[in-house]
Amino acid sequence: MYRIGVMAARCGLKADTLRFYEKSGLLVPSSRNEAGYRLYNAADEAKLNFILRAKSVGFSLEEIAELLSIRLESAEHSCAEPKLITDMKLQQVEAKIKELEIFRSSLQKLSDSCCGGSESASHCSILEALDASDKEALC
Amino acid sequence: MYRIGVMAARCGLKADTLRFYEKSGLLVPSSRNEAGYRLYNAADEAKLNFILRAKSVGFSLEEIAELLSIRLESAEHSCAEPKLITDMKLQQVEAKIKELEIFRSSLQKLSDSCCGGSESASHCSILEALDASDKEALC
DNA sequence: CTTGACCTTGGAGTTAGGTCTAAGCTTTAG
DNA sequence: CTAAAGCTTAGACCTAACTCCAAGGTCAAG
Ligand SMILES: [Zn+2]
Ligand SMILES: [Zn+2]
Ligand SMILES: [Zn+2]
Ligand SMILES: [Zn+2]
Repeated sequence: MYRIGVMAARCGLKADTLRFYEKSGLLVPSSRNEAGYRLYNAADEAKLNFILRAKSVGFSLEEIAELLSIRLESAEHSCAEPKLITDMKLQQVEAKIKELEIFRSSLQKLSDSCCGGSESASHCSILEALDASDKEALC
Repeated sequence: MYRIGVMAARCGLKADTLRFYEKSGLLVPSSRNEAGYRLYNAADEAKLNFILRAKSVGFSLEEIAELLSIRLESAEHSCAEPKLITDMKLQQVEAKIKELEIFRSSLQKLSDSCCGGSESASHCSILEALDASDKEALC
């Protein structure tokens, strides 16, 4: 049974973060001592590791809460549910990547067009491209 | 000279957004009428289009403010400045893409491993992978 | 016994980019 | 003339995931 500071240190988090996870319904420590201190056991630590692994693949805390509730009563849920959550997240991530790839290619084009020298920016092609009424230039 | 609603409609924004841009120092309309109504002229609209183009390549409002201040007094700035801002943004975007690509491949692996069927989730390989003390499984 | 580290709570603050509300003018259409 | 639409302001609210603070209780070491 670890107190919050030890538990946090073991997992590389701050105590505040564990309190925040508790308030969010993600991880309620299994017990308290007489003084009201939170006490975390091995199962709590396993659950926290689940949370951290889920975070590391990009799930939001809300999605993790869903996954945890499925895990808790897995017999009453089907395989389709975690898969759906995963596939929806995958789609979001892919959409975001596509958006950022467009940013990247536009930025690369802007950067390439600019000499980057020390002379006046009054002819800078980055500023000109952003000013252009001709929208072709950016995409 | 357009009032705020017309200006917003012309650019596909809400009036609130224009007020927000003004409060942020991005776009202060060139005049007001006797009643205190904001009046935007063609130069204001050009500036707003600069802002929108800069947004469309991924610049934050803060970065756009910098670019605008360079644009305003371009003679006193060098080409190196817009290029530096652009290259820093490019690096941020590339870092974010890399992070999301790791998410994507992990999520794809999770999704592929799960049957997605209607039977019980108690053997679901997504939940198992997130539970695994073996960290290899996720990356 | 006291000092300092650790814990409790509720609640506020952070970032970014808006979005909305309320109370009260102004303008415009019928 | 009147009603509706549009404008003004200050300031609150939104998301996400924390992060920090204050005031006070607990606990271990010296
Ligand atoms: Zn140049
Ligand atoms: Zn340049
Ligand atoms: Zn299955
Ligand atoms: Zn499954």
